[in-house]
Amino acid sequence: MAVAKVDQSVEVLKALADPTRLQMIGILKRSAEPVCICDFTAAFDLSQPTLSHHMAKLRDAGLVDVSKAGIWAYYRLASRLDPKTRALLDVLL
Amino acid sequence: MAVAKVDQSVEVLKALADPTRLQMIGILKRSAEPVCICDFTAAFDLSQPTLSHHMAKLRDAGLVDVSKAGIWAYYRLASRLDPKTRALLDVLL
DNA sequence: GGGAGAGATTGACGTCGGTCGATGGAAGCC
DNA sequence: GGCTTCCATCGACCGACGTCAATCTCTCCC
Repeated sequence: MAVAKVDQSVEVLKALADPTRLQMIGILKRSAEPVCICDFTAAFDLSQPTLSHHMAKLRDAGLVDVSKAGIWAYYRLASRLDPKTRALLDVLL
Repeated sequence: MAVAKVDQSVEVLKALADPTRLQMIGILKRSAEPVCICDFTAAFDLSQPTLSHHMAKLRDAGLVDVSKAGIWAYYRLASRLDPKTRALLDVLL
């Protein structure tokens, strides 16, 4: 396998290899509606900066899309997911 | 999803979220024959203790089996893999 | 027994990652 | 303008991780 492929997979795997982030992705995958950060602060016993940090990691890995509406930031599973990544999420969640 | 399920998935994901380990698993998955550590030291530009350390991580995650024959330690993909984990590897590699 | 080779373990070092408090912006409301 | 709310960013702390050199264990062979 090419090194570039490995690095790309590793980036996604690292993004998912955290309990908080894996559950976040699970919530987003099951939710038909976009979810705002405030919903996560209610669901997890973590500070708002920490959750924002985790969401940024998921965003950097290309796993989630964000849309801002007024005060709120709505997150949802990325619409243009690599087929491999989508298959990965289907297996995991 | 139950927390235990999440933790179990995270353990496997963390084991795979490293370029060296992901390539190691790839080699083992493609190889019909068991592979000894000495083969990996030839394939990777890393020290023997480092590769042994990575293999231990894969072993702790239940991804590989080891059988010792004389001086050599032969590794192969675990025979009793959780279906979910096997599906994960099929997607990744 | 003694030497040699394969692999695991230990100890150390530098870096990365998760967490928090504090701060900084942007949008809405009075 | 001034205040409040939601979210992102910054700075710092601390534990976890990847790596190596050195050492240890075990096996084989002379």
